[in-house]
Amino acid sequence: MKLYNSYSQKTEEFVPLEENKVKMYVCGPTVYDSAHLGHARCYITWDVLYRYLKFKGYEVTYCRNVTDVDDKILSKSQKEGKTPDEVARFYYQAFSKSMESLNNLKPDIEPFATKTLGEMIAINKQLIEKGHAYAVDGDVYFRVKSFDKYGQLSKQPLEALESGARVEESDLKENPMDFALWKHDEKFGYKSPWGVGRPGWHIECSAMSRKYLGNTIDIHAGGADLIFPHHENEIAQSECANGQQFVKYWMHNGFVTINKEKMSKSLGNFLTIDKILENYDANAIRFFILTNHYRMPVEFSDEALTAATAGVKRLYTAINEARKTAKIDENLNLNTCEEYQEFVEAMDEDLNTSKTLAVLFDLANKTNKEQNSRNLTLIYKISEVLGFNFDKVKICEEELKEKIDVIAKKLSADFKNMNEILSFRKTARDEKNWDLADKIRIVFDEAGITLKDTKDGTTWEIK
RNA sequence: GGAGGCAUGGCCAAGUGGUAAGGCAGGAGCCUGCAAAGCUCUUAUCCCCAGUUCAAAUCUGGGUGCCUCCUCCA
Repeated sequence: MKLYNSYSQKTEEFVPLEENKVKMYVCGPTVYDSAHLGHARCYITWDVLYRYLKFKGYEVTYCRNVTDVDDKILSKSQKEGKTPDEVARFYYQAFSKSMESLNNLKPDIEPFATKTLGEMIAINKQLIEKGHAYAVDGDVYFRVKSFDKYGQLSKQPLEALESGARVEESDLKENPMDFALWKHDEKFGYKSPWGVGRPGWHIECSAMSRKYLGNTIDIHAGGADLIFPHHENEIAQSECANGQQFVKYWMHNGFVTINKEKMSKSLGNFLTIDKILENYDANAIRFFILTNHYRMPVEFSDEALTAATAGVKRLYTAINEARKTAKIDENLNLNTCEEYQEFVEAMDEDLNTSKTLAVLFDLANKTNKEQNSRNLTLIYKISEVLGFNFDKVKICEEELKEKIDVIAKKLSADFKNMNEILSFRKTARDEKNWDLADKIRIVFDEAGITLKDTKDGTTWEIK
């Protein structure tokens, strides 16, 4: 399997540190606001990687942190008159719910920054001892000049960074490029050898990664906007503290754009996941994300989501229809199937999900032509590895009852259930009363249910 | 100013040397009482210019346009 490594800027053969085991760390959210489509893209992408690695038989440990100590959480808490902890907890729950709605698997470990303070302090101490960091007036800064590999991930020449110097000016720093590992904060801080304070943003990932996965890990992933300074700084901290390589494969996903611009909080041009889920289903969002290669930008539009919805529906229909006559065969040897091989080949090429969708459509076509167990199993299993959820969406009883009531009312009749209406319509059709049959179908349509007349009778489905 | 990336049919998008996957939308046909779904068929020479090569969307050079990072950001 080949993966693109941002560090080397090359697509490399993936060889885990320990045979058959993968340690992956993904930069998680700062929980101060609702997650938006950009987050959806990021976490869907890495969810697919996680699923695929597991599917390939690796024993994967997926760690995704939660940043629950941060300036934005503090300002939000002050604005809302809540404690920072309340704010963090609220948005963490909202985030988890969004992830679940998107059908993202839960990471194996989801550590909180505030629960890893001891480890952060330990790293700071090590860095100070080794001369890579210094404490001033309750702050601790990383001495960038002490790490000669600094800038290698982001390919930023040091001089360029220095002259760019949009970094915060501070009299306390030896060099404007130095970044905070610990910040003095009497009000919201935690105890430390340097006084009461809060951790810098970057140190938490170094700490959590080391604590839960070890000094060197296989994969570290996140949005491309984290390359600098976040990941660059993580490398500096971790490698200086541990004296060994921090990450073997750095992976970064591209942005979601809207009107060709990056969707982001600061630009205010974002759509929250929950908002989008009001109009489109989770499979459609995933499909939309997976049509593009994960490193490319993906432009949001209603047209794109609508197209994705149509594509998903085609796959769903094929599976759903096939399930009526065929069964999923857990014992099918996937390796002997050429479609499966195509799928693996595509995924092995740095997660070419776009190609895997073509495999799915090919299978949908085959399944529609021949609804056998083999075709059904293949399309279902591959969909599952990509994280689609094509299990029959069960409409709840009450909802269906409501719809039936609406339909009955419109038809001025007293139908109790679906069968009564359908047999009523069947009678109309048998009598070739097409006007009535069509009218009933229109009423169903208005209620959000599609009626399909097939050779074997009429079927219905929620739109 | 420095660093990185992108440009493929109406829209989205694969494809890194041998003559363009797939989806959506559109068109034609089959099926159907009509629809829906499905099936079949159907629309490109790859931003521009120059070069390398028997052969380039794919390599090189030069343009043009767009995006991202260098500040919090997935």
